[in-house]
Amino acid sequence: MSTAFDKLARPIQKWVRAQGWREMRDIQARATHVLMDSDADLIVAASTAGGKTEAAFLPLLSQILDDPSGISGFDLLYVAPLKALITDQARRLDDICREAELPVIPWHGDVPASVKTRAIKRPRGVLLITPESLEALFIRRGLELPRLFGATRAVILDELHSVLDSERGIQIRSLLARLEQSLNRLIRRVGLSATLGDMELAKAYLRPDSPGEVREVVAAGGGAELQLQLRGYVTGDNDDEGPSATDAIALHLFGHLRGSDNLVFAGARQAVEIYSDRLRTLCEKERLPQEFYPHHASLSRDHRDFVERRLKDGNAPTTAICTSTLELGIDIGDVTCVGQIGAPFSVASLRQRLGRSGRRPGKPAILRQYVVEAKLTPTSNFSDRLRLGLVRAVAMIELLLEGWCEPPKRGALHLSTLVHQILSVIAQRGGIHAQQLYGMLCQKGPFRQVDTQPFLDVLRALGHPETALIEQADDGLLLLGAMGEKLVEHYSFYAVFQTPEEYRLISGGKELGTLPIDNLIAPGMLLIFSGRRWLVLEVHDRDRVIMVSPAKAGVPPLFGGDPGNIHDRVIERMLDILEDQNRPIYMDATALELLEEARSHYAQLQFGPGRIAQLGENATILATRTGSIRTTTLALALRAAGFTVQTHDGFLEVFGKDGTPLLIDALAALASGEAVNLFTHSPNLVFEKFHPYLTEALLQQDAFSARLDTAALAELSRSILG
DNA sequence: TGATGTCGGGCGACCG
Repeated sequence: MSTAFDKLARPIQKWVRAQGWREMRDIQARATHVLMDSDADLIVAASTAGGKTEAAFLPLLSQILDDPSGISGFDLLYVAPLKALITDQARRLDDICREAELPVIPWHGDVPASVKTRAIKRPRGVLLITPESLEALFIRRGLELPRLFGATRAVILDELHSVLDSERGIQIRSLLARLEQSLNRLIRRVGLSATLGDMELAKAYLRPDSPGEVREVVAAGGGAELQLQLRGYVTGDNDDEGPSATDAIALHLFGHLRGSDNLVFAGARQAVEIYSDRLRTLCEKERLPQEFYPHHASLSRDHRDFVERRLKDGNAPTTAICTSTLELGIDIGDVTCVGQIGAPFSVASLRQRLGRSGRRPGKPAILRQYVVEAKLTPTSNFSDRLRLGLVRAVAMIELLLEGWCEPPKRGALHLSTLVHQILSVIAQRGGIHAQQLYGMLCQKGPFRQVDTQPFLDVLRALGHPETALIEQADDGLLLLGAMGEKLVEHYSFYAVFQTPEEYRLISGGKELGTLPIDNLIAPGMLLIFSGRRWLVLEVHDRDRVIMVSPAKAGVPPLFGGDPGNIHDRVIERMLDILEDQNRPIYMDATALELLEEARSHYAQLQFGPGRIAQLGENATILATRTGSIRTTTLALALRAAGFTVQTHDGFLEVFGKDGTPLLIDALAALASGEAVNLFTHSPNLVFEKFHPYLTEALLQQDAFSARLDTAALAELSRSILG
């Protein structure tokens, strides 16, 4: 059998030799065999910097060189969710493609129009594009798609794991399905991904019609040794001497991370600001050069570029205190250690974060997990007593060590994104019949969960005279309505996700970043932002601008954010941890003490064979043993029955009122499958960009499909009753 | 209500 290297085209072999590689990496060799010997779709899963890009491109480019199509159009299409990733990859591919004399065209909002015009005139080579820019191509050049993509051999989807479950993932899949339909043929799909929670689901996402035929190349696991510590801290110790929990963590970070490159994930932007401020102050006090910098999405591009460059250069030691901004595949080089403050929200993201460290041979990956718990008082809530943050951190670490991570959820209707794609198709083609549209998006596209009836309901909602997004001509053709035209015309249409309104923060003519408008800001106020302290000078509401100047003190602003979902498996593990007696060796003394406290309080609750515990006179605790979706569903059902309910990780705290039935009776009714209206208290159902155009009934269906699980309600109630 | 975050963009007018 010939080796993978032998299979590559001459110019590509030449490039490989020029790299001085002794041999191709295992995943590259395996991907080469699959891609050169078959026309199967493929998923390549490996950690960041695992050589995935080359694994896909070396063989795909070889095929193009060995067998030029002679047809017009881009030879390869690469779709990535970040502009920075496209810029990075364009640079790497440029090098390979120079040898092959194929153009590489990065295409996103910051790419000059001249580059785009040239590429459109004579489309060939590799097109690297964001989903939004691809959407714009469909809308603005819908009729030219065959000319632009007639020659396209394959589409490479980078960071597949990050879009599997999301609005943007559905958008990408819809665009690809539409492209294939307009070309009247399939285009091979190659997904590049970090470790996946469920390969079979990922295959179904990549190629819904034949997931069984999608091949996979997965990097051998293991690799770096993992060094792990979980440190516990108690806050609210005002009477005691010594630093607060925040200061203590900042001190520990300062002492252990100084002098090397590190990432510290603080969970929320406000926390990033607080820790950056503390660490900056520590550097100043010790008269040491600054090496701790904040990094999150509200900070200016300039500042973020500066931090990323410092990390990548490796010249001066740099620690970024960050949110998930530094989680995805932008290349920032290897870091010594990854810090995580507070329990993460998913094992998948914890794994992705950890993958940033220990990439050099012989170097361990280091995770420093910090958890802050409240100081207990006689009136402390049971959730504080159960130390749910700490227990969640332990559960996540154990699941990480076992190699598990969350699979994507399936079955969501994605009605907001459906609205977007309906408008996009109509704009692309000028008009379309309802039946054809349904076939395109729901039968052949990604909206397969949407039946004819809800689809017609969506069309009706969009065609309602007050909405006027679409209208129907006499011959039945669907056209854009007045509002629809306006919406699609503006560049804000291309993204499928919602963006909040923000102020721009300016100091001395330089933009520091943005603040959500729901912060109440007035002149004279003090702010912490970008890790520094500011005095608010002027607020211009109309232009959404805040002018500031440096100050000596400040408070961190509020940033928004929607809570995400914790997976069932994580909650199950949390309960197991509360019920067993293991003392993980990676926990420090305080963390172990907190864990013992949690266990003894859990034992005191005396859950019986069922999972009900009485707390005081009228509060009842239910252990749901399920994640956010099912726990929230049960909470809504009990609220509908008149109870006051607070939700926690895997627990509900239920209070009866005059006139409410016995909780046991209410649970028994649910267990018997009795119907319940979860929306009696009309909770907010508008979460996504195009939700405001839908009816209440459609919004409820969308919520049922993605955020709630009514089917599990009866079984969950039964198991709680025991 | 107990709680995060991230991501994207076309065109034409104007100026040198």
